[in-house]
Amino acid sequence: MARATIADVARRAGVSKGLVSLALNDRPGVSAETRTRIQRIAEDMDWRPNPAARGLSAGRAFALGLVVHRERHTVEVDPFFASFIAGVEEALSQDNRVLVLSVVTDADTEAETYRRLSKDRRVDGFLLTDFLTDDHRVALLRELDTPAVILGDPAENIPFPVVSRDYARGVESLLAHLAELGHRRIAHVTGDLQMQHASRRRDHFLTHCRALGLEALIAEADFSPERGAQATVELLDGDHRPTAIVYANDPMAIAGIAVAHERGLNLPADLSVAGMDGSDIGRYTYPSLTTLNNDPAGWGRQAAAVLLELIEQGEAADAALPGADLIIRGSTGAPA
Amino acid sequence: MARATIADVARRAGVSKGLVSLALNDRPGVSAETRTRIQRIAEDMDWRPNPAARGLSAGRAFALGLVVHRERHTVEVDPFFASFIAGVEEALSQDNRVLVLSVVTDADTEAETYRRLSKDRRVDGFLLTDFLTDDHRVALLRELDTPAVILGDPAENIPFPVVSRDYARGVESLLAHLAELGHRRIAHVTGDLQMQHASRRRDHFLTHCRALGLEALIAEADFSPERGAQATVELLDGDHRPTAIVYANDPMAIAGIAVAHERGLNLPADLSVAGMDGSDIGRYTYPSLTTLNNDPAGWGRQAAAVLLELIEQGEAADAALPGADLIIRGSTGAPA
DNA sequence: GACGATAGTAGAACCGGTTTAGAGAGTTTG
DNA sequence: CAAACTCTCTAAACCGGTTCTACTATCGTC
Repeated sequence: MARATIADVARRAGVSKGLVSLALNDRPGVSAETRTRIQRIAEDMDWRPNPAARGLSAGRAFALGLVVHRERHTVEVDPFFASFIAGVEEALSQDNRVLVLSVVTDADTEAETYRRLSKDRRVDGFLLTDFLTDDHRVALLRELDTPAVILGDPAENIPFPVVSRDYARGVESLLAHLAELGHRRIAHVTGDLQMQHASRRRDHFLTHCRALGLEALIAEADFSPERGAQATVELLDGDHRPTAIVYANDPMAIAGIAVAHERGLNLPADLSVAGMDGSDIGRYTYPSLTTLNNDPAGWGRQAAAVLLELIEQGEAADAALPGADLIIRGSTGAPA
Repeated sequence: MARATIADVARRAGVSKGLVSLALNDRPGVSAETRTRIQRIAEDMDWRPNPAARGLSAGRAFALGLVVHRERHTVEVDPFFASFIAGVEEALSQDNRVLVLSVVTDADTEAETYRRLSKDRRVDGFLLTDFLTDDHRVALLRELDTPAVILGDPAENIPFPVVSRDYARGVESLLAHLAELGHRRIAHVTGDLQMQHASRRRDHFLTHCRALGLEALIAEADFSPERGAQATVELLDGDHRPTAIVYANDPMAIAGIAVAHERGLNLPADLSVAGMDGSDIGRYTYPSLTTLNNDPAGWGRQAAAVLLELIEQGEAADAALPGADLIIRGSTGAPA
């Protein structure tokens, strides 16, 4: 049951450990004949390198790290991560690597976790989600001299590769769709504006409202359904009540729909609503939720691929995912 | 920047590596004086054991594994895992251990992942969620001779410790609540009945309906909002339309609410609805969702603690979490 | 004062890989 | 034909811990 070691393979092949290592890692210095013989024997014995041994020798962990920072009450509501991780997995498992996941609920623990995982060599690099406009993790990871890849679209010049998706076009089609339906005053409920994708989405919203000649309202929230609901109340109570609300993510949109229902509004006639996450649960709300598609698994695959390249090659180019486009469902319609 | 090794500490203390190891692991054979001196020096040098080295020597990984199996289209909608993992984290980080997470979308990959993580010694044990009534993972992990802890309440005798939560009482209070409101015919939309907690919840439902003299209907689904919606349609179209529907989880309940709204039903007057997950998003639906509290973080903390004990001590007792109790919100009321 | 017991410590082996120096055989070169 | 060079391979060191064996000093005992 115990796995065969490289010494077992060497013994069986009648050669030294070192030669087996060279043969199995496709390194020069082994005759073609011996190499295939060793490879055949290794396969036959179901040999697989022990990651701890290899890691000790190479100073690598063969693992990627993902540290998710969520406030305690916000932890559960994010539909992004499961699919994202499934995507990461696809890029990882073929290479016998592994994902180390940590969920932390405060900033100190977050920094401590990055430190620990990096210094203990538990991971070779990090996937940085929820990137902040001025993200302290950049300095931290430079100090730790640890590779990372950023998910988002940072304004500044960042010393790590970036994986991004264009939302400008998606937001534009969403607003064009609303304008075409006859909406003239549209609100946006933002995510946590410290987060770079939240402020980007707000900027896209404002830019394209202006371009389309729409009146734009902004209500600040933080991606949580609680704040989303609260922002919705404010908008519906305000003097300039919008006929449509675009939420920075789907959970807030769902909470917004609930607020509207509570007031007896008829959706979408009295109020159109849209999200920006493309989440599956949005198919099953009432009305079903117009949103942008986001393909979290695609994010995961691509981010992991870039990070692996950075770790292996020492450098990696930025990558752009296909732009998010519009998913029209039942929650948007002509205003009454 | 490079971390101090045990040899550095030994040199600085003027003793041998071995003695440092004994001193820092609180093992006998070191004089009290020398021990504190070494400990002080180690702390001073910010020494921390290298997990790869320790793992290689001890044959352990100092990591726990969690393999989540979800169909591709169901991946995202589970509010359980993020909080669960946050709970696991609490039990782990103090001990400098780590969680290795894998999300897989088919059964073959699932088995392969357990094999790989175990044989490569990437983890020391597994947390088994979504336990099936006749779960193939039990045999697999016995074959691999790998510790595991089961989340659920299996009927059979299982060679692994079990962490369970009592839902019987919660289901009973939920049904009593509905009965008191005047409901007489109540339906249950089940989860995937292969899963042990799904069949348990159905059994509790049937038992307590009988005890309370309620007419019980069962509609089979699989925890996905899609099937939850479909089951709701069937129930509402059926000859014996219930006045209340209890869903095996919250996402299905949310989808059920949407179906009811779509038909112009007034909730809760025309139909009462309840979930069983205690999810936060249920606060922000319309109407807000009556449900059972589930405390996923508590599950995580406890399961990790039991698994660590099993790994350390070679055995661990079952653990029972506090029973789930009723959270009454707006989606249940007296039938019209 | 010789003896054994015991505490405290050094040193080496080991875990399972990778890497490097160098040995031996065969081939080219001046 | 000897020197230089290639090619293939072995042996040993190394990564950073843990653990086992054996040695030395100290102590108590008769």
